[in-house]
Amino acid sequence: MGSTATTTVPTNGELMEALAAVGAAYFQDFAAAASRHGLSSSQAKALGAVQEPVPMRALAGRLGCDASNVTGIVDRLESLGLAHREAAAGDRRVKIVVITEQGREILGLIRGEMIRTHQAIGTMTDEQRVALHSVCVQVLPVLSGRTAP
Amino acid sequence: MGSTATTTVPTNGELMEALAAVGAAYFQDFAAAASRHGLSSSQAKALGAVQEPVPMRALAGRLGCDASNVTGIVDRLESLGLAHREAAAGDRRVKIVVITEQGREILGLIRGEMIRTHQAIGTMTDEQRVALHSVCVQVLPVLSGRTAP
DNA sequence: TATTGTTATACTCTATAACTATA
DNA sequence: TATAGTTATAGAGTATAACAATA
Repeated sequence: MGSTATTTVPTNGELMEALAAVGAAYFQDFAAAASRHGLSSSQAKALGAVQEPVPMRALAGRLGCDASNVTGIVDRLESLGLAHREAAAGDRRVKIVVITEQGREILGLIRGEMIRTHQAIGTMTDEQRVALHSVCVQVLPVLSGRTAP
Repeated sequence: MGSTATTTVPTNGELMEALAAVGAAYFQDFAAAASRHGLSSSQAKALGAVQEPVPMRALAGRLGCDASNVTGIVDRLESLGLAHREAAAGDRRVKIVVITEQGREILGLIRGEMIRTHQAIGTMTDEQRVALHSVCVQVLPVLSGRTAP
């Protein structure tokens, strides 16, 4: 057979199941890499969310959790020397979370050590990479609730 | 030809970032749908993992957590009437978790109410669905550490 | 009055270690 | 001895409500 028509279009359910399995496996790889550096997945996620300085409140938004949680998470990041709080210029109520050099270093290590993810990407052809990336980019605004008006 | 060379192949980093964003958004959609039915994401994940009867120990494996946690999670599922424990035939040490009719119903509702995910899938062409599904299937064994020997 | 960050509280999830009852 | 499930414990994440400082 040539290239046509031997494939069937997956149902929504099949696609969701496949996405869920891949998402879960990706997350486990991430959590395992973070754990090797003594970080919980929430802490590592927060670290990745402060690559540029971010106010506490905005960080809560990025992490999709209540603002009260961020206090504790940043406390622990701060006690590990991976981030610190700075006063904001204009508004004295606001505190801005800034990643430290060490934090940036650890973040890079964690990402580099997601070995299963790297292996998985390694099995893809260039064509598959292009297709996957473009689907992700296309789908993300809808999936995250930022549908363009 | 028409289809060549105008696209650039994404780097591993770009692909990982895109995957992470999609995975996180998918998970939030899942957690939000579960929450609407009074379930935590762990509880909902467990519910999805017992569509067929599963021993406690095996459930821990599926959820990727320690066996001691499963006791509490199944306790709560059981108190909500969504699953129950049964004795195993051959081995009196083993308890098997079985989903109830109500549990199956709630699980179906949760999956149906992942509206952002359904919308996101709705934006895909048939070609994209086929490509995405096949990449997921291809990548999953590597990503989840079950590389064929 | 409204907002930012924090604290207090309560519940869930998590791993480790110790326990029980089976095998 | 080894395994399945539970319990005890402690730490972390989570949301809600109340609070201080600032806007």
